[in-house]
Amino acid sequence: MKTITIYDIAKEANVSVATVSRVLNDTAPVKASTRETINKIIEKYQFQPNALARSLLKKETGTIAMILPDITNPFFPEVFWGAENVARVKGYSFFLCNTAGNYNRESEFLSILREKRVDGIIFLGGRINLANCPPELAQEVIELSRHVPIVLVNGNLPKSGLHRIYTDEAAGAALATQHLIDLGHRDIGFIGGMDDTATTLVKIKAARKKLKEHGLELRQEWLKSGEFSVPGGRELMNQMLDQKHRPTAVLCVNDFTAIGAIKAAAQHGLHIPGDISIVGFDDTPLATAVIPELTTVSQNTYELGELAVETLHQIINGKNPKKQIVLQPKLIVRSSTGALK
Amino acid sequence: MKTITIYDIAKEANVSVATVSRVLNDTAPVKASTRETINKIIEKYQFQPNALARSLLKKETGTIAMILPDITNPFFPEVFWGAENVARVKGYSFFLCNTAGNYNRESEFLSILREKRVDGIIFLGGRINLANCPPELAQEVIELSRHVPIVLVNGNLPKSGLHRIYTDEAAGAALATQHLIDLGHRDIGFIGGMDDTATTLVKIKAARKKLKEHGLELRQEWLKSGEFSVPGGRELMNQMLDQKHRPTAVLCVNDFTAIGAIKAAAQHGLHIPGDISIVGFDDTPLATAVIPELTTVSQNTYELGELAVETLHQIINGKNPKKQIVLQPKLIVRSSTGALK
DNA sequence: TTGAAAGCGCTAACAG
DNA sequence: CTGTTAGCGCTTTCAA
Repeated sequence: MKTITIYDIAKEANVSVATVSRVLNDTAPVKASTRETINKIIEKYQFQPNALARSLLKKETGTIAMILPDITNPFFPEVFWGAENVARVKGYSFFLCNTAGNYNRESEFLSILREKRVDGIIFLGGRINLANCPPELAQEVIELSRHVPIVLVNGNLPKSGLHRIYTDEAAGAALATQHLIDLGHRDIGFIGGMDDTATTLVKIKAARKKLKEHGLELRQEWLKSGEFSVPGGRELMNQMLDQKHRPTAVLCVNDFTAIGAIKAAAQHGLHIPGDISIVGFDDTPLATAVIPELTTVSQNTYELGELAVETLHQIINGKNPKKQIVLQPKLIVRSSTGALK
Repeated sequence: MKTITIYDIAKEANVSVATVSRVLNDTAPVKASTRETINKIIEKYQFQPNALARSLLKKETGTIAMILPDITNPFFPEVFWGAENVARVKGYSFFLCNTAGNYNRESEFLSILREKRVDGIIFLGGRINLANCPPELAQEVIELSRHVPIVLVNGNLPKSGLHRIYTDEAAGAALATQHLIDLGHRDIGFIGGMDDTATTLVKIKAARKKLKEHGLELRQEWLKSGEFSVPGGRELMNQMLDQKHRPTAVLCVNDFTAIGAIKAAAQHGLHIPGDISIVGFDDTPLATAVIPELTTVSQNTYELGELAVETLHQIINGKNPKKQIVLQPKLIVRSSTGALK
């Protein structure tokens, strides 16, 4: 089936392609009658202009990409959702690139996206969340950012000068810690997260600081890092509970691990929050799906996505948006935490 | 910053663009020495060919799109994940189009995707899941499928002749029903799902049939349809439990509603599965995140995505893949169901 | 092994 | 108000 072009339309309407282009884009006055005939023919053939040709010329594709580590972690769909909603009204479509936290794959995507001439890139997780990102990996992103606008969400690349949107995770962890202290807890542990990721380290540091303010400490044997997943959380919590001395409350790196922790505690015959309090992080939809519902820290996930696109859009249009936007998290108290008995 | 092209490379290497193109694509023999100089220059400028220009010529973009109703429902990321994994090795990138179940938005996306000349489209939810899809909506998809390959996942468009990959949901519902009957339940209810969607109706019908085989019936007052969400499930379960006569077991249209149902039951002081058994559908990651873990029906979600891309890829390459692939669901027994006391 | 040249489908001066 | 024409950056005959 021959795909029809602007030339076919022009010929049938006895006009030049320029005129057809004009009615297509409403970019210059066209006599009403000719416009009408043209439109009729367009309609008749259900003609749709080839966006590739247009993009080639205009040097813009109306496409942006989101690179993220794991679309099955409910945190990310939420960000995507926020981003897509504002992108759509601005006329962008979305490439979604799922990296599985694999740096090679990130590199591949970066390269493909450049070839495909996306108008901008939103980068989450992976290398930008490393406490110490290897220079080559960082350089690759910085290099690319000279060709296509990039904004980093909840991450950073030292000295890159890239635009960033992020949650103040330290503040969030402090909030959660304070909450537990207020409930009377003095023996507080921390679970989950790989110990080379910024998101983990920042939280631990903030918790430690807050504890110190109250003359408490984060004991080494109550600090368990590992994965970000439900099984990971369960595993770590099991380790925690198999010790002679147990904490009375546990901070978790995210909701996934918190849920794992809840399950492990339940298996140990512990009642939550009667015997042990548990706090999550992110306030994903999971938080209200468990029983007991999770006390957790909300990241304004949706807004993170919105702001990322907003910022990207401004850069694309030559504006100069703020280099950094930091969102303040909120503590959401539900039923997984309670006063120390 | 001037973006550099194949011409710049050619000039600097004192060759024609054709030669550069040849080394770029390894499409014809090039003298080793010239190849080397060219590669060196490419390297030097970090040159990457413009995919738009290539696509315009070759009439293929290496891009496929997934249209789905709700990326925050964990069922869909799982499908996406499966699809993307096989797409990536075949050299495709992915547009993700989130429609929020809005038919207008579906139409918009359809139109945009055609303009952008995607190589194929995977369609989930929305209009293809309607028990009675309005002809205009169906026609639009059928029309488009003459220009770009489309495969429908877990849905259908009557008389469209489109390729389909789907789970045998009726079989799944029968499995779940049989399971409850085997546990001794005779008073079985059904919760959730809009009553104009095929996915809901098919399950209800299958449950009813299975019950009938055992001389049982699905009582009208134990059949509650509404939404697919957690709050929806909770609301419907509340209605269910506020009645004088309660069922001893409840089938849910998906995991979301099942979780809502569990929460409602817990609020009513009911123990699960001691007082009431609950079965979900889809086996999303949520199923193992709740306590008690959900007995549910697995859809092989990941495989659904893989097969969709596989099929699309074949169509794109002029092969003739099977028109329909149906996957058999599996019952996953966990802790939310138990024998009737 | 290489180059010249003709497009792919569209937009945007420029000229009328 | 409308047409001519020169590209956008690449691939691919066809000749050499």
